[in-house]
Amino acid sequence: MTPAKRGRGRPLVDDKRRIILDAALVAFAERGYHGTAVPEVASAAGVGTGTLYRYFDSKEALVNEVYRDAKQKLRTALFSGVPEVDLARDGVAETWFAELWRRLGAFAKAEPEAFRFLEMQDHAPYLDHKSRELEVSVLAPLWLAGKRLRAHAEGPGVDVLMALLWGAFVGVIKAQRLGYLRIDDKQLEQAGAACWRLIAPDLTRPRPPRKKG
Amino acid sequence: MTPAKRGRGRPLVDDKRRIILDAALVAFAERGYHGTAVPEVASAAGVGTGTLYRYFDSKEALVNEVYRDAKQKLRTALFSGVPEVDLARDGVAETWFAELWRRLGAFAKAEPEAFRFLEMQDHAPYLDHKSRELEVSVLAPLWLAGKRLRAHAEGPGVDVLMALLWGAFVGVIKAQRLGYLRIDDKQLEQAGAACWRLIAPDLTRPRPPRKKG
Amino acid sequence: MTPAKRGRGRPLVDDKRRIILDAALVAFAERGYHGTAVPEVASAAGVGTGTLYRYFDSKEALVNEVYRDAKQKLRTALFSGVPEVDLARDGVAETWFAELWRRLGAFAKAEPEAFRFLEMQDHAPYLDHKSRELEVSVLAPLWLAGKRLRAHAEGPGVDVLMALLWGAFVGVIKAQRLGYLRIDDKQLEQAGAACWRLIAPDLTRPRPPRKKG
Amino acid sequence: MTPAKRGRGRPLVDDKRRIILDAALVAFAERGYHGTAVPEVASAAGVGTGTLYRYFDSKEALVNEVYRDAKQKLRTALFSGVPEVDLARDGVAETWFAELWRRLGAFAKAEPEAFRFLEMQDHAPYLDHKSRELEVSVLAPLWLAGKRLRAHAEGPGVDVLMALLWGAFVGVIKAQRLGYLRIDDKQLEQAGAACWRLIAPDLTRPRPPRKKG
DNA sequence: AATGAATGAGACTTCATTCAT
DNA sequence: AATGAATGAAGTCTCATTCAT
Repeated sequence: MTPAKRGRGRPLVDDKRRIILDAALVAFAERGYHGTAVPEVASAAGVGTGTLYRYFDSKEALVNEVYRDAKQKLRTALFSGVPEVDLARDGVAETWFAELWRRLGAFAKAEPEAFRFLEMQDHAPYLDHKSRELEVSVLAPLWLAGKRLRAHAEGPGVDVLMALLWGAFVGVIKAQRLGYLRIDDKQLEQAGAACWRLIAPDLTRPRPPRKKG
Repeated sequence: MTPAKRGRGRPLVDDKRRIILDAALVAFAERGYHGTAVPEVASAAGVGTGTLYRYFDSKEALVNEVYRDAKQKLRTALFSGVPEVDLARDGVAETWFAELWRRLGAFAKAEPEAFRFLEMQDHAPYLDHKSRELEVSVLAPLWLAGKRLRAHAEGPGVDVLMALLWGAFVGVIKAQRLGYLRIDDKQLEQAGAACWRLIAPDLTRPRPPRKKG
Repeated sequence: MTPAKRGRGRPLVDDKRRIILDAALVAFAERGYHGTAVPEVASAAGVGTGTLYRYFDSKEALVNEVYRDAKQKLRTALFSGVPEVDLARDGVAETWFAELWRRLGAFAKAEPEAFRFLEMQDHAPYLDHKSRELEVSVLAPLWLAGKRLRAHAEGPGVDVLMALLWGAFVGVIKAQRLGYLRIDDKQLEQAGAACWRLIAPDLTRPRPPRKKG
Repeated sequence: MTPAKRGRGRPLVDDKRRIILDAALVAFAERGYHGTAVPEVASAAGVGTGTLYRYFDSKEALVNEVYRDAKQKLRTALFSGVPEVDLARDGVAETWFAELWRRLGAFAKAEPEAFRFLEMQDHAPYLDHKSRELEVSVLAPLWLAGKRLRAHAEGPGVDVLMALLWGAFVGVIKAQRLGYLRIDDKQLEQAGAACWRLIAPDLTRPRPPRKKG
């Protein structure tokens, strides 16, 4: 249907489909789905409006592909090459979490529009079945890891913790984008460490007591 | 100019301005600014389209007033009647935070649309100066309190912590709305307690050690 | 849904719905459904494009209503006030047919666009169920009369005869429209008489033999 | 200019022009001129869109050639190999008419799309001069024959009769296509005989009286 | 010679806003 | 003061035609 599927050796530079997806991501991330006109996207991609419709059946199809593309990128950024570890072993979980947090930070930095777009409220009205399946497939591994990690712990459940942590991360990125905040990698790591205490106070390695005044 | 600002004692029942604001909030929260048609709002408010324009100059003016209205509600919910306390005194800060968290929860429950609307991405393109000022005025007291609380603490700065906490709370509410989560008041309080550790691990009162299996 | 339904006494002159239907009939009759742009119709009706859409949900809905309107007019023109007659009695059938033919002619003269539009090929692709039902309801009485008339006659069946007669009439009107023909009421009546022989040669009253030159 | 007009003996198999004409006829007959997209035609013909434009200057040029092609086919089907006869001689005219009617029927059966396309309303807007001339050239011989046949007859004029007869035939074919009718060759011949009475009641050979039930 | 990707004018439709009632 | 019919600019999408390959 769509004219994607290039033969080997064809230059990627000229892949209109890719160019349009990227332009659409930027536009949707900035102004939202309803706030973005299709010709704007086409124009930003440097193609005619009609051309866009050669690659995507409709605006809705486009936003779904943009969504899936961004979600895929996130999934890759988070999980690609992560070794299977035994979270039960002492100290492993904390390192694992730190790595995840670091990867999230790297993703938000490398693909700010994708991150922003994914965090927009309510894609629901236009997401199709395929997109929704992908959504779940990204969350599932995190949830499973969380379950393993906190199987017998007290305190809030895994879902609540995940929501808190994810939200916390989003909060930092959003605050930064809105100019309330400027944060470097070091500080982001510290923030991650603080969040770790949120997950697993009882698993945290003891810190030396704060020195008095 | 507009027939707003009724004097004291005027019955609120007939206050079209109020009714329109409420209907607009619901619509904007559900479908976003660009996804909402003005006649929809008017119709939901039970008034004619023309009438709406007697109370608000334009769609943009309307959304700005909706924004300010929601932000005011939030401010009231958070700060109204909170006694000035000396956060430096032992244990006061934790209680103060718990109260704030509780109030946030109550607000999100009582005014779900307002909360959702405020958390939508990018009001920026249509917010006017007045709205932006209000934005700051809600954040400022929190920031000051944070500063006082963590003046000499190590770890992430106040702005980062605020972003983390706010984000964490938003994350829980959003996850709940999207159906990933179901949480009651008790659990929300627990989540708040977990978040407190995020702010001030060194200030947290020691908990009894976890009981062995 | 549509704002039709005027109260009693409201001037019909200003009935936009009516005006739009008439303008659409003319346009569709002249250029066909696909050859007519909605703004053309609106403009011909003297209203804005948006206004047309207040009265009709879509171009397809419009053409369906135009179709039904024209079909109704035809039905009224053909059958309204026709007394029930006993077609079996001698000479009645011929008179009845002549009357029908005369009415058809009057309709084609009074409502040339409606006639032309109805005779366009293939409304089928856009006609909805309601329109198709109406279609049948106009044909049915003719078919029944034909059945009664020719119950025991030899020669072509009723359906074939109806198609021949209807086609013959259409042929004359079309030839006239295309300029191949100019025909007055008297000649049209003669043509009807000729067609009567097509139906019922065996029922035709004998004519005096042609006088030799 | 265009690669049309191949010389004698050139294999027709590869004649793209012919293939495109045929595909266009089918498409135009089914969906009309405005309802048919050029790439659809090209695709149905199994050629690229650009290729079509090597053979035809524009959509309008294409439809004109399709029209002329169909009209030629009709002319050939009607007149090719018809011997000159003296219509004035007794019984010849009826036979001649029956033959014409039979040929029409054969044409409508062999080339249903051509027949249907030719009968569509209003080619006028896009027909060029050349096409219009052809139109006349098909009608003229019929008209002349009619004139000769009914030179001194009373009743409707030749043009009216021709319109009636042509219309009657079209009516049968159209009714059949729309599913109102199913007719075989025998019945079509009967219909033709009935139509003959329409032309020339005074010339019709007497039939045996109807047998009583 | 053949192709089909690319294009922008123009199609259908919506919606913020106005204004006569 | 209130209404909702009216509007045209702007949005989504199609298609006749061109042109680089």
